[in-house]
Amino acid sequence: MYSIGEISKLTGISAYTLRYYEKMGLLPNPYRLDGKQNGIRQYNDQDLRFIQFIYGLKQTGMKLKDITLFAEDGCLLTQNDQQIEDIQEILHKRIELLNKHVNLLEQQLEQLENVMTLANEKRSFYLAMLNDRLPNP
Amino acid sequence: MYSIGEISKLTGISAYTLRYYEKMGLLPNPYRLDGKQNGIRQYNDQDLRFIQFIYGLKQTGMKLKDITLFAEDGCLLTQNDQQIEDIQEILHKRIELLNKHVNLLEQQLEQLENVMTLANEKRSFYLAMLNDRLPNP
DNA sequence: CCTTGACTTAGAGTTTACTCTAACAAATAT
DNA sequence: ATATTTGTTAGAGTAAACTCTAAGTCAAGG
Repeated sequence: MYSIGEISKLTGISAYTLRYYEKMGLLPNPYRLDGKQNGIRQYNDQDLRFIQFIYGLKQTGMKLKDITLFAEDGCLLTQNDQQIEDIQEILHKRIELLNKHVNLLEQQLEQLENVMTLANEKRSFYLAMLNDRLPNP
Repeated sequence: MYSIGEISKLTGISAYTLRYYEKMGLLPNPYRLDGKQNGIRQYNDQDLRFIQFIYGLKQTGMKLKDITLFAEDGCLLTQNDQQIEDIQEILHKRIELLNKHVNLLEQQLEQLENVMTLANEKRSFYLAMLNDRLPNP
């Protein structure tokens, strides 16, 4: 079990931001110490992995507002047909959003490689300039 | 030769932003029509490529302030030893910044692949949930 | 002729995502 | 015992990067 401070250290997200994410609906309400309403937040390893997943989406350009779609737990035991449909809709939306994001990631990968090539070319160019000037013939 | 509007369409950067980048020192002052001080900006293919290079750096997370290091043209014909040293220093800084940025890009690549894996796993998980519920046994 | 797009400076407004403070309570660590 | 960490709400402040408006000029195209 981790406190908010430990999660902060483990993820590199400040405690402010973790509470902010929670308030914004990116992260589900964590369990509290002794089950008290305002008890200290207790995170387990699953929570940690989830936070890291969410943070990865954020770091790769997903908007906070979109990320909220993943926060509510869709794993409730269903009672009636309406609830089943609601959950199916949420799952559909999540899958679609992930598809869209993966497409984006693929574009980013391409661009990243492109920029890397250009950056390396530029560097070679600057290095050549440096070498042309250094020997001072 | 391209006008600012054409460059805007070709790069996807608004004319506002192009002028803003120029003012901020990310982009060198372009040639003007008829050499007039306030003439219309004229960009050639080399300018276009440079703008795309700069934009690539920006898109991959380099700060605008850092990018300014590339704007001043280091290719002036030198007059004295002091100028040679200045240019060498600029070239050194550019190379260092590019090295640093390429390292960042490598990290980003890794993270991107990591997030892509996680996103695909999550998607499979959601798909499985969807399939478990659909047949309704 | 008149719309469209270009130019200027200066500055205001917007968006996103934090980031922190106040002001106070309660629990934990050294 | 005292310092640190955690908790709350509400709201203010910050930073980066745009984004646009004002208010006026200039030049080319249909």
